[in-house]
This record gives sequence, structure tokens and C-alpha cells, in this order.
Amino acid sequence: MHLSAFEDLYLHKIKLKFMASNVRVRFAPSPTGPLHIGGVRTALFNYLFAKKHHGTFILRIEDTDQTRYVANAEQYIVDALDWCGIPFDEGVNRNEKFGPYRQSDRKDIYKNHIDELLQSGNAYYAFDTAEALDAHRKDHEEKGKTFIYNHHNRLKLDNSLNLSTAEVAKRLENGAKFVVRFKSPTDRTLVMTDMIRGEVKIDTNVLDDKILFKSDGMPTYHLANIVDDHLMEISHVIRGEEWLPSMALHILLYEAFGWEAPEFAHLPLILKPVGKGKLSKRDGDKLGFPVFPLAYKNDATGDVSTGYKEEGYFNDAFINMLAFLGWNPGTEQELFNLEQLIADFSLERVSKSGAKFNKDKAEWFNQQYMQLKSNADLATLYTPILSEKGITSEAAYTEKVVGLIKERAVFVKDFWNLSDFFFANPTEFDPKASKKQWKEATPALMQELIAEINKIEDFSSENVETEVKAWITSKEIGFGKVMQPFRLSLVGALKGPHLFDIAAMIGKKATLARLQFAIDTL
RNA sequence: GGUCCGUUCGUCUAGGGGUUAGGACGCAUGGUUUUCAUCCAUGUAACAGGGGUUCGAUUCCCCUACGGACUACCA
Repeated sequence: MHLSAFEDLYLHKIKLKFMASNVRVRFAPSPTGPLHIGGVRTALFNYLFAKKHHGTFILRIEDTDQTRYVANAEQYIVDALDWCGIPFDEGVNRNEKFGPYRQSDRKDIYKNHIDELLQSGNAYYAFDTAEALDAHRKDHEEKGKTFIYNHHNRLKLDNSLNLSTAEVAKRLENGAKFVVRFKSPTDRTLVMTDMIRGEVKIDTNVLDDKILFKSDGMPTYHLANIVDDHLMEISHVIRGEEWLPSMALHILLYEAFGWEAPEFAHLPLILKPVGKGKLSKRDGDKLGFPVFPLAYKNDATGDVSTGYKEEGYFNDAFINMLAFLGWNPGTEQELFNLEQLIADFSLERVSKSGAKFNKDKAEWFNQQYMQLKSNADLATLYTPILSEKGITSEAAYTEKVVGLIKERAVFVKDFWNLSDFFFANPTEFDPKASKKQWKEATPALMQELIAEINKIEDFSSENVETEVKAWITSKEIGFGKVMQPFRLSLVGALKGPHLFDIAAMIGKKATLARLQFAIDTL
């Protein structure tokens, strides 16, 4: 095919536009412990949005609170993202174009920026002690009021707004402890846009003068977040709804710096299935399902919490389940792999209200994915479990077993209870079933069955079925009278796949031996 | 208390001025499998309440109730 110069140029332009996507989003957890599923979902939606728009997914570590820092948390976050299959494009030790990506390594940057705000008059030094502030709060509370540090009282408090320049300089020189507060504007109605909620309005008079810079020389979340998002050229801020009340402050901060603000999207919260409130890390294992993607050991207390991985969830099922907590494609399709999620994802279809986690639905997703997995893959996962039981099995045999039982399993860990009789002869028999199905005439009948089976040469499932059924018919007795005790003998209980499949799998010798053992035992 | 956000079956949700308000999970019943499970079919069950606007409101507006988040020198 020949392209005209014009067409060629046109295609080139499209390609450029396509590649020049400047969608840059970040997941910015605080390393105070493991990620919980709410955090993972925030990461996932950021990832999906980034990939949908051929953009960049960034991981930034927000470790400005030195008191809550947990050493193994950062690694946990990276590992969790990897297990989920949503690795970051840019972050610590990875593609560090805008680094450092750890806020504790960016102190100078924040210092410079807070100075800028101080100079432009958008922020001020405050020398009030924590005790003095607490006293104010208590005092107000007793009067039924709420203490808010803002335009109502900032001129009566101990800050640079009320002190001479010389006095401020002197205090700073003497090493007085201080924080820097934002000077919130008055009498403005801020009209903001959230990509999920639409227009959100707020009166700036109700805002407080938030601390931007702490007395330990570290920025607070608000300052660090805005500075980094700007410097890292973040285009869309996708975060949990708990940040919605801070959106006004953040937009005002962009304004104070003279920067263009990114788009915002606040995700609905994931709620506890019972009781009240949002899911939290502290819920640990108490709820009857994991709240963490990966198991986590709390080094301080020694407590270990289980994870979705360890409980037996497949990572793709886990991601699919998580994606549907607060998002849906608008069609009736529920099974989505990551590629499909990327293709269909949009923030417009994220719901506004919080979602309660549903364990049954999570298990259903895993069961669905179980059926999609190949027998070979599942056999590989089953092998270590068999080894633990002291069983060695040929891969081909294990695969066949898995193929027969996977439709009734939710997790790989269910396999053993579903298939132990493929690997070992039953040693005991379900008493209830024995009582009901093992009648006086049964042993003799089973003895005859042994003789019949002994005659069968071709021990395929189909042939054994044909032969045995023909024999039962010729005896003119009910199928149940033979089939039930037969199953009991092979399995030890009245459960399991098609009986003749089991017989064929374990072979003629084992079939005969199990029948004889049942006769002798029951 | 204040500010902000939200509210469709038990749960996750679709829908949207006129619908038998749809799907999924769960639960129940039946069928298949001469077992159990799977699977299939059917059933169960919802627009928080009150005012407007309108010929008509579950859908738009207001109020109330309820739920949630935030209100730290935590993020």
C-alpha cells in the first residue's frame, strides 16, 4: 500500500500525540506498616488510569513522619505491588527521573519552598507550644466551641503576624522552636472539580491555618505532597476519599505557589463488612478475611497477619475482585484480566459511595479463576502440598487429578480434601455413609464385583463403566446397591468425581485391593 | 459540635422523568450427576422519609434522617 506524503504526515502526528501522553499519576503511601486492600485498590486505580492513557505510574514514599516510620514497610509495599502485577514505572531505584522519591531525602526542597511561601506572605511562623494549643482547644471545648487556628484568632496568637520582623529574627536566631502555617485566605468560595464527585464548593473562612512545616524540620503531608506532585509533574491525583476535605487547602497551595493544579479524583472508601467505619490496618485478621495482600509480620509485636496470597488467592482474581469494589464497566461482564481492565477502566465509572467488602464474592472470583487456570499450572501449585503429605506423584498423574477436581475447589489448598483418595487408599470409612450403604448383603455383592472387575482387561473409565453396568443390569438389582458401596470402598466416603474415572485413575490393582479392604473392615 | 461527601435487593452494583427497576454474590427450590461438589433453571429481595417541580418522579430541587470522612507539629 502506498501512502501519500499527507497521509504519512497525518499518521505520524497521531502517533506522536499517542506517545506523548503526559498522564503521570502517583501512588504515595506512608511506610507505617503494610498496605491494606484499600491502599492496594488506590494503587490499582492509579495504575489502570496510567496504563489506559499510556502514562506513567509513580511510587513515592511519604515518610515525613519519623515517629511512625516502620523499617520493613517500604519493601512490603514494593513486594505487594509486584505480586499484584501492577509494578511502578518510576520510583526509588527505578527510572529516577524526578528523584529522590523518598520524601525524607527531599528535605532541602521543602525548605526552599516554605521560604518562598514565607516571603510571598502566604505563610507565617508560629511559635505557639503544643501545650498552649491544647489549652486553647480544651478551653473552647468547655464552652462548647471548636478551636480553629485561622483568621478568627491568628492575630491573638504567638506568631510572626503579630511580632516585629526584628523579634521574629531574634527568636529564629536563638533557635526557638517554630512551625510554619499557611495563611488561609478569607471570604472566598472555592469551587473545585473532582473527577468522580463533580463540583465541590467550600467557604475559605472555615479553613484553618494548617501547619506546613513542622518544628523537627520536616514538612507535613500537605506541603510535601503539593511540592512533589508539582515537581514530579503529576497530572492526576487519584487518592482515597479521606483526602477530600484537604482538597481546598491543596488547591490554595498550588495557587500560592503560582502553579497549575492537577486534576483530582477521590475514591470511595472500602468499609468493614460488619460494624462501622472504614477498613483499617489494625483490623488485621479479626474480620475473618485478610486485609493485606501479603502476610505481614509486625517486628515490634511479633504478630503475623495473613495475606491474600497466603490464603490461596490468585493475584489476578484478587485484582479483578478489587477492581469491582467501587468500579464497574457498565456491562454484565465481571471477569476481567488486567489488560481488559486497562482497556475498559474510566474514573467516570467509579462510584461515589463506600463499598463493604464481601468475602463470599471474593471467593467466587477465585473459584472462577481456578477454572481458567491450566491443569499443568495448578498441578505445579499442588505438588508442594503433596510433598508435605509425603506423596510423590508424577506430573501427568497430578495434572489428571487436578483436572477432575478443580471445578469443586476455591483454593489450591482445597485440593487435598478433594483428592486424597487418588494418592492413598482409604484407611477409614465415613461412619454415617457406611451405616446407610453397607448392608448385610453388601460384602457378598462386593466379592462378586471383585470377580467381575478381575475379568476386565481394558481398564479405561468408559470400559469399566460399561462392563460393571452390564453386570449390574444382568443381576437385576438397583444400581445404588452396588455403586454406593463401591464408591465408599474406593473413596472412603460418598463424595468425589465420577466413580469410574477414579477407578481408572488408581488402576485395577488398587481398585481390587480397596474393595477387599472395605469388605474386611466393614 | 463544625465542615465536606454519600444513600437502589442482606452485599457489590446497572439504570435513569413514563422500565414487569436489570445483573452478580448469598440464600431457597427444582433439574443434571444413581455420590458430593460443579453446572443449569427458577425463585427470594431494593429506589431512606417528607416536601416541592412536573401530566408523571426512584431519577431533578429542598429539608430531614441515617451513614461516612475530616477536624494532630499522622498520612
